[in-house]
Order: sequence, then C-alpha cells, then structure tokens
Amino acid sequence: MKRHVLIFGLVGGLLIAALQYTEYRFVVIQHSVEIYGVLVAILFAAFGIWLGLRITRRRETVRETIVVREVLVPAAAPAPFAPNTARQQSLGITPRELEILALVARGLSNREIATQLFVSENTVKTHCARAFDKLGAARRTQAVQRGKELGLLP
Amino acid sequence: MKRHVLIFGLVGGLLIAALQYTEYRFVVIQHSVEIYGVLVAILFAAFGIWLGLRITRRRETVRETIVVREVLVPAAAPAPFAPNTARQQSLGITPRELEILALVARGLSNREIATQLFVSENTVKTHCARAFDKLGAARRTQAVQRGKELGLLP
DNA sequence: TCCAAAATCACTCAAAAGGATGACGACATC
DNA sequence: GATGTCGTCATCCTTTTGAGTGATTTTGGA
Repeated sequence: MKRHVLIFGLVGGLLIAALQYTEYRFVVIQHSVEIYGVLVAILFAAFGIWLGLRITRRRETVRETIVVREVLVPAAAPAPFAPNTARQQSLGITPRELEILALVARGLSNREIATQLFVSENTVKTHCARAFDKLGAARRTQAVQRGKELGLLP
Repeated sequence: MKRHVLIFGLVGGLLIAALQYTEYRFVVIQHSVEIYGVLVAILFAAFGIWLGLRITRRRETVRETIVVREVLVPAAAPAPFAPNTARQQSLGITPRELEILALVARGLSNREIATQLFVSENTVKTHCARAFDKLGAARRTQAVQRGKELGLLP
C-alpha cells in the first residue's frame, strides 16, 4: 500500500513539473490555466479511480471462495468447555466478573442479569466496567469477543 | 450512476470557474498556477479514489459467486467457517445486513462500522434494526449470540 | 422500461450502556 | 490492628443503542 502513495507523489511531482515546463513554452496560448486544470483534474480522477479499483480488487477474490462444505470424518464431541483459569488469573478477572461476562455473552441486558443474580443493576454495571477494563474493551460486544478469543467464554 | 458523472462535471466546472475567478483577483501571487494545480490534483484524486471505492463496493457484494467445495477434514481441524446461506435466505437477511452483523460481532460500534463501510451511522443503525428484527433480538449481544447459534457468524 | 428489493440517509424519542468516583461491609492475610 | 481484595450499591453525567417513521436512490430482473 505504501507504494501507491509513492507512485502518487511521483506522478504528482512529474505533472507539476510538466505543467511548469509547458507553461513557459506556450505562454501565448489563451486559457492555458483552464486547460491544464482540466487535464490535471481528469488525469488525477482517472488515477484515483484506478487506485480505488486496485485497492479493492483483492477483497473481491476473497469473497469468491466462501462456501466450503466439509465432509466430516468422525464427530468430535464438542468439548464441555473449560474456562481458561490461568488467563483469568493473569488478567485479574474475579469469578463474579466472569460470571456476569458470561451472561453478557448470552445476550442479556444489565437489568436481566441483575434480576437473575439477585443484585442491583448498578452492581452489574460495576462488574461490567471492571471486566471491560481488564479486557481492554470499550463495549460489551467487544468484551464478549475478547473473552472468547482468550478462552474465557465458550 | 449517472448522477456521479453529473456531480463530477459540476465540481469540475465550479473548480475551473473558481480557478479563473481567483486568478484574476490574485494575479500578483507568484506560482499560483502550481499551487492551484496541486489543489486541483489533490481534490480530484480524492474524488477519484472515492468514486473508485464506491464503484467497486457494489461489485463486491454482487460478485458473491458461491463456490461449493467439498473437503475431507480431520475432525480436529477448525472449520474455515461457511455462512449458512440457507438459513440466511429463510430469515430474509440481506448480504449487507449480514456483513454489518459480522462487524457487530467483532465488537465494533455503529460509528466504527459506518466509517469502515463508508456509510452513515444512520444507515448502519437501520441495517442493525432490521437484522435484529429478523433474528428476534432486542440487543446487539443477543443478535450476535443468535447469529452464531444459527451458523450465520463464525 | 417499469417494478420491487435492497441500500441509503434523516429525525425524534426513549432506553440502555458506559465512565468516573465514592462508599461500605465481609473476609483473609500479614 | 492495618491492609488488601471482593462484592455490593449509589450518583452524576455522557455516549451509545434501539424503536419508529418516512424518504430517496440504486440496482437487478421481468
């Protein structure tokens, strides 16, 4: 990607140089500024379009091979899931926080969690905030994603 | 698409006009041609890039050629994930909605999603609302959970 | 060319979530 | 007894989400 910027700069520089050079040679031509402006505009617009195409082309190819139907050999029993206590320890996440995190991952609202655990909504929010902080998450969706990545959640 | 060309022409015309106008007002300024050239170049390059992105964005979604590939997998291999298109169809979830849902699952906020997809936050919210409705979810965490259950998300 | 689905955007209002901070009691440990 | 952690709860304030509506634009297909 960095190469694009380089090429971009280069082309720009050359163009300006050419502009300046020709400016001196054909000063007599009327409306030269407008003509050059249009030329530059067209050139750069085309270049931009090309660049845009080039950047996004990669994504296309990726999109094409999506569906992979796998023919499974024996069915591996879905592991009963063991929370990664080591990671939990290292992050300093308390059991209660993890418990609430799990309910967040199940899609419950703070109020629903509070009801289910017989605590106040404020308490849930506090636990959430602390857990989010320890996970480096700003949103509950992000916290859930991180939690799964780290093996804290099923 | 016709509108783009129109806007393109319009902007170009205005720019040239502005160029000409200011040219007459600030003839004293040295190197004005170069400066204006650079300005025009930058503007049009940006516009071109934007246009290029916009054009290819569509092709991306359209170009969703589904390639079904059957593979024998040893049971332990983590499946590369195949979105359950049948279920998606039956629920009436559009490709765009699923795309946004995936970003929600990754923990992005609506604003971040909007930036990443070059659309307004309002649009993201609309897609979200529709997807949530189709999934029978009231919150994004719940939608993500449902989406995973239904095999729509990895 | 016309139509329907999909995608886009805007606006309002209400609810949910999040950040910051302080506080209190239970409990374990030093 | 002092200290520290954990769980609990609160208040204030801001941001984010979600619901409900309506509208326009694109696009693909009949």
